[in-house]
Amino acid sequence: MNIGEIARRSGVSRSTVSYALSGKRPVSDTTRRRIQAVIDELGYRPNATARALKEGRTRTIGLIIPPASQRLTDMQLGFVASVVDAAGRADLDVLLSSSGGEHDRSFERVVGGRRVDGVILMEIRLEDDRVTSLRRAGLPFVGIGRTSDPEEMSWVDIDYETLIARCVHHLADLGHRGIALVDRSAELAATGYGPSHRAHAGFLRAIAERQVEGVHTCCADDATSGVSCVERLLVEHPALTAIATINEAAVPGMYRGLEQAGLSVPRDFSIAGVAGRYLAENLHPPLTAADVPADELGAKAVELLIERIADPAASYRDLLVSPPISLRGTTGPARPRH
Amino acid sequence: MNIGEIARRSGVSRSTVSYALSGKRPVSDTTRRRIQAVIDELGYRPNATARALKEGRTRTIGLIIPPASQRLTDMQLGFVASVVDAAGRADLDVLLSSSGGEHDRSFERVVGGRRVDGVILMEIRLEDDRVTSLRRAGLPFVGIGRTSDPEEMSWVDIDYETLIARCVHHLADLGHRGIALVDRSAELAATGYGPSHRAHAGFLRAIAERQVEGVHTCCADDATSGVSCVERLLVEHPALTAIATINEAAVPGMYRGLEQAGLSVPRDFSIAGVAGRYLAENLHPPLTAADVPADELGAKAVELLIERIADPAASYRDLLVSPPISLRGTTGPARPRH
DNA sequence: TTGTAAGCGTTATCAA
DNA sequence: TTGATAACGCTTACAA
Repeated sequence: MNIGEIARRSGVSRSTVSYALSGKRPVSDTTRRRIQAVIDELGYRPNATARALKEGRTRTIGLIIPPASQRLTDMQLGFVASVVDAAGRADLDVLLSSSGGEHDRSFERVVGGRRVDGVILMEIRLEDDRVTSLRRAGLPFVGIGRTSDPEEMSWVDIDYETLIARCVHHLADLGHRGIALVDRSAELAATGYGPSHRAHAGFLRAIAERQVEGVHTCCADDATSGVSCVERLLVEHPALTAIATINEAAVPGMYRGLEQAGLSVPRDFSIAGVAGRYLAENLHPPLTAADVPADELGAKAVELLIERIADPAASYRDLLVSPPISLRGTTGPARPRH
Repeated sequence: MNIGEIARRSGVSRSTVSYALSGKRPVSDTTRRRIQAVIDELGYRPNATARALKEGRTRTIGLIIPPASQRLTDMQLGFVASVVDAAGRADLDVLLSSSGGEHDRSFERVVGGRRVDGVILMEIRLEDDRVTSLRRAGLPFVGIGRTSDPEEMSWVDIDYETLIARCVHHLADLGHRGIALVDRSAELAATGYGPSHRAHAGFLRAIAERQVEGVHTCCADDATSGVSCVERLLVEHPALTAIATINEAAVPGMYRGLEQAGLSVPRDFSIAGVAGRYLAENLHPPLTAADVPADELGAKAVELLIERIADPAASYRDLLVSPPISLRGTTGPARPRH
């Protein structure tokens, strides 16, 4: 079932069928109707592959996620959902690909084979091989996150540096004098993960400004690690009364760790962080946090990518969000622990 | 940058380059090396679209998820992750598409345009229009879930009927005489969602066998609804002391609702259900549940799809899992309320 | 061992 | 208003 078959059955040429479909050339009403009747009868739909070859574009974008084996965080899931959604609204399909470790074949296939018109990259490192690949391939891309030379790409990002500093200030305002930063995993931080580095920078700046005791620690992206992380912090730092965090996946574990230590939130211990709104609202208790608008960021990433695809020579654009901290009740006045 | 350019620069014909790459015809060592040198120098990779057009297959599978706007449940996320993973291992890419409501354009594009070699369908209804579309299009597909005529398709599924019956028996064994089934959302159940219907059937059967009081209720897929659902149940059914559920997303809310009612789990109230293992283990307290092996099911779905693509005339295959219930401590001996 | 050429299903240019 | 035809980049049957 192809355009030739439709042409034959309607007694016209293939080009006429094509034009009847695209409307790029006038077609008489009678022939158009005849053609449409045949199309409806046979349920013909143009072959996307052939069209892509001819037009030189696939109408597909690639979305590069972290290795799928490790669970996506709530925020990452929010990005995926909003990208798929926004792409769909623009009649673009989304090719999902993971990268990292043994998944690099997939990335290579998608990028090298030009299966997509452009790419959205998640979980970018300060120095990121994938960015290098994409530049070399001349494929338009947009980062959810940015490298250390952010002027040379389009991106959307969260201003972790500012947000974590704000969390510290908020906690210091409440009288806290011992504050921990619970970071993402040590592997991420070690491989130059931007949010880790920038959050750390903001943390150092703020604790210096407020002259509070600050301790920085990494924690894997899951609840269990959150528990042990808190256990360790409580033992090693008796003066600690608050946590600022960018590790949303570990927060439920932190709650549990504190509870097991007999500490009540926010009476005995405060937590503030950066998290997807959905998660922050649905945690128990709801988390005082800068609510990352994953929807907006994902949609913006698609918008920027469409722009770059349309005009690869256009100047780069970006969006850095620093949403306000929503007070939800996990932060309160400091109270010394014994 | 195409195969012709490589051929020109290596002083051979295009077919020789193609054969050097595919190995489907012997190529002398010297020419092969010359070609490879040019390829390496220019970083050439064959265009996937052209290859797809020529070969008549895209090396891509479609994964149809529920509308992305509504949050994926933990189990659904597990399916997506394992499908992407398994497809990657088979050198297949995954085109993500949502269906339902305004997303049907996307489904139509993917299926009608033959952008994929086959499709994996999630959240199937007993009567499902998408299945009809796929059959009409003659596109291989596999369901994660099955319709009311499961003999006519390949699928993997969870035996909710058996599993919920087992939950009821387990609870009845513990002395519970008032047991509620907390189902997925009313919309899903109303539109003929298989798991809802089959779980309900298993529930009715088991409560009849054990002569306990059973109450069935639907609940939206989120924690907040879980809270209000439990509140309502407790008020309306004073004899209720246990819940069996297939609604994993609502479980955290159920915990909270019980806590707010002053009931402790499992001392005062028991919960057992069907849930993804990851979630069951990470809930607090960990949920006694039949652990759905999302990894295995996703991988199997990909395997069955590859099989159908290779031989569309082969007989259908399926996999129905009924994993054992893992006791984790949310079920205990019945104790009358008040 | 290598080259020539047809063809996959479209779109778009050039003619009529 | 419509048709014939080249072209997109690749694979492969057929020749040499």
